[in-house]
Amino acid sequence: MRMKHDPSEATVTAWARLVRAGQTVLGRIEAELKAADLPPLSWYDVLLELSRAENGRLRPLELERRTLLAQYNASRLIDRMEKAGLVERLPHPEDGRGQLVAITSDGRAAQKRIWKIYGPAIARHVGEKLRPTEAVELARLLQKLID
Amino acid sequence: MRMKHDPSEATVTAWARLVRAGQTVLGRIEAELKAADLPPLSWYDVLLELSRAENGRLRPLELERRTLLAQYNASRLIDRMEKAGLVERLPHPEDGRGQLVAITSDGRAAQKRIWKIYGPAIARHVGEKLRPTEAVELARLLQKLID
DNA sequence: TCAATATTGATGCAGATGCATTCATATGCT
DNA sequence: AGCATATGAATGCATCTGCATCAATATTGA
Repeated sequence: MRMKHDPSEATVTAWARLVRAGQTVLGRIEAELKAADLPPLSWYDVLLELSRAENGRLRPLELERRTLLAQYNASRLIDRMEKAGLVERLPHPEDGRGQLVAITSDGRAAQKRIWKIYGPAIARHVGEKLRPTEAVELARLLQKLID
Repeated sequence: MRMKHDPSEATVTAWARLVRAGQTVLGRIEAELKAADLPPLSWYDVLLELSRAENGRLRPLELERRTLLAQYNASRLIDRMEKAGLVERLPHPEDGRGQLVAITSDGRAAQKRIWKIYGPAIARHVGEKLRPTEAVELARLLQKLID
């Protein structure tokens, strides 16, 4: 029998499918990127956040907050992206401890190149599976989980 | 302007939230397990699948299929769980290449111990955020993505 | 002012993951 | 039967992640 703090059947099913759908769709999309010799999605997330930011630059801490990356993962991802020439580190003008990460023009080009694959992949693996109203409803329900 | 193969706004939002909600809720739940000194969720997935299987045993390949683990990850996860005494490897009676992974009684005990934290965590982080009909609807929409 | 504390970001080390390959056995073909 | 190919599972190596800690600079408060 179910203990009183246990989740309902429907809750467990929703949770299981959330994990499974996330993994599955992410796997399908990442596979397309890899097949096109493009970097993983986390690179795109960083490029997107930077490109949307004022002057194409953000403090690492802010980038971490927006991408949900852990501090040390962000630090190392920035290392790799810097080595690849997609971003650069600048000293922070007002806070000597900090820095600014800036997207380079190579970075912007990479972002566009990735989107050419990524966008259609989202359309195919998410958009085509749902009616427009269903996509809106799904987004709404998922948002409730985050709040 | 949007290219004709690009996803709609609603699709992109749904996709972004799917990834974010998955990560966020998973992070919250894993944090509770860790705080209770319990192993990661992948261990629970394996224990659950084994416990549900005929005789509490499955071939690695079948386990991989059910848990979405990659072959080499499964092989190593089974290593660790075997070392911890939660599962054991048995030679496969009919296929000399293969084996059977069996849950031990310690494994079943661990499964119950994990559920005591995991179940309520699901209830709190998923169940309480949604009305019952919403949970059902969410599960339905996520299923469409997997198909 | 200056010592104590807090914050930003990097890093050494251990553990996990991904990839390609390997080893062993099974299956198919002639 | 005997060889070629396919399949199940493990493993060496490189990369990535997580944790704890460190160094540098900022902020606070006496």
